[in-house]
Amino acid sequence: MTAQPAERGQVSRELVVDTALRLVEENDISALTMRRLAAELGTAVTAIYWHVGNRDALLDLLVDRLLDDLGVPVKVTGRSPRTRVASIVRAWRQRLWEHPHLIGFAHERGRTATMFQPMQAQLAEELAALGLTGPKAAPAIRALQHHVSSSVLMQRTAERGPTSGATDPEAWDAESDRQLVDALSTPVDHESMFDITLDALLDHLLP
Amino acid sequence: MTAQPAERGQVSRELVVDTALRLVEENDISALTMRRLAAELGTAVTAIYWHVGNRDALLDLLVDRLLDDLGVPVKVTGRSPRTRVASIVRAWRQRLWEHPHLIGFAHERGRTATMFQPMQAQLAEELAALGLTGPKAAPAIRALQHHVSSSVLMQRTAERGPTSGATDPEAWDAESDRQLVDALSTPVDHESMFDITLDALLDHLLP
DNA sequence: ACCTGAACACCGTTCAAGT
DNA sequence: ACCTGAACACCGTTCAAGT
Repeated sequence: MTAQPAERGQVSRELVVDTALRLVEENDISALTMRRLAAELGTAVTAIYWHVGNRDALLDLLVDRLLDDLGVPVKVTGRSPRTRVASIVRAWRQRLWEHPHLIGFAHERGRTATMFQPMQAQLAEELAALGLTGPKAAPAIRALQHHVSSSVLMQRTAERGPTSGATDPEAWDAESDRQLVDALSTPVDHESMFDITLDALLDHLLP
Repeated sequence: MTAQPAERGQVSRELVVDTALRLVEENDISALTMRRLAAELGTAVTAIYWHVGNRDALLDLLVDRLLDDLGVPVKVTGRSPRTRVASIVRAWRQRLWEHPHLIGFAHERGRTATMFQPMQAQLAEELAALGLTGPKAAPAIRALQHHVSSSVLMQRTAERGPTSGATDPEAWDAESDRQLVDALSTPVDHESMFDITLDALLDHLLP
């Protein structure tokens, strides 16, 4: 936030993390090189090493920072427990989608559990209202969490690539169901894909 | 297959791809550097550039090779259409899991559709047996494909990290459901996670 | 047609040296 | 306590030059 392009002299661990975060969010994780970071800070590369250790340690600090910002519970809407559960799941997907680097990041650094703990707690509360408690609630919570994180991860991986995931009609032989092939040639809508599976899960998991 | 540690003189595009594939499968995508590859081939780095263009083009060739090996339909088991559909989905998950690099690879290179076309065709056949054809079959096929690829991608990302994704009991406050927290502290079983959502999807999508 | 060596512009990291 | 410069061992890529 307080980071200017170059402000000689006043380096600190905080400022290093600030600037690193800015580099990652403005570009990509690949933009976070020790040398670019140093340039941004207006210091020698080696100054960064003094403050944070090395690149790996810096990534850990980055995840910590991101998790701090994300630890807040999400607003729950709806009257019936089912719509409330759905709103929690959708809101978390939304939130993670706004920080698209975080999810792969957290996974690789073993911080997934930390990241999802607030969501788990919110889901636990709503499931309890449905009479789903103790060991019986765990698979439901995990399946929903798995759905959120896998779908964000997928969509993110998909969008880094060039095309939409639509099938190529040429690859199908002549006897195939033409209308189906046409439908599959349409670009994938990740949003509705998410909703289909969410509905299926809610039907299957809620009493 | 025919690649020895160093065989001077006989470089070819085929051999480059063979060796690159071996490097990736034995180690990691990060092991595939032009210089290591050259060392493995016993040539100068620049010889590779003559044969394949550059690293990016080499990755495309690698995906092509992997997709060739994977284009074969999978064996379908079971009598009822539902168990047959389930067997197709499980077999594809299994197959992709055996080539854990492929899925992220294919996504980034925009080859997801090519990769999944054989699975889509197999699913289309079984769904037709259930009376699900044309545009109505497309969302079902896509949801199942999404489930396969996102779950492989997730499990892969998770396993590159250190921990199991289990929650930390410390993060929960005292009033929380103790039995639930205990259950969530247990390591995640990706296999059964996959099955839960698969069941939910089949219930929801099949007539 | 096929391959080499030198060069360029990048990486992360260490370490002795400065203030 | 904090920062620098030089150095090392890596990257991908280009290009003129060799056979």
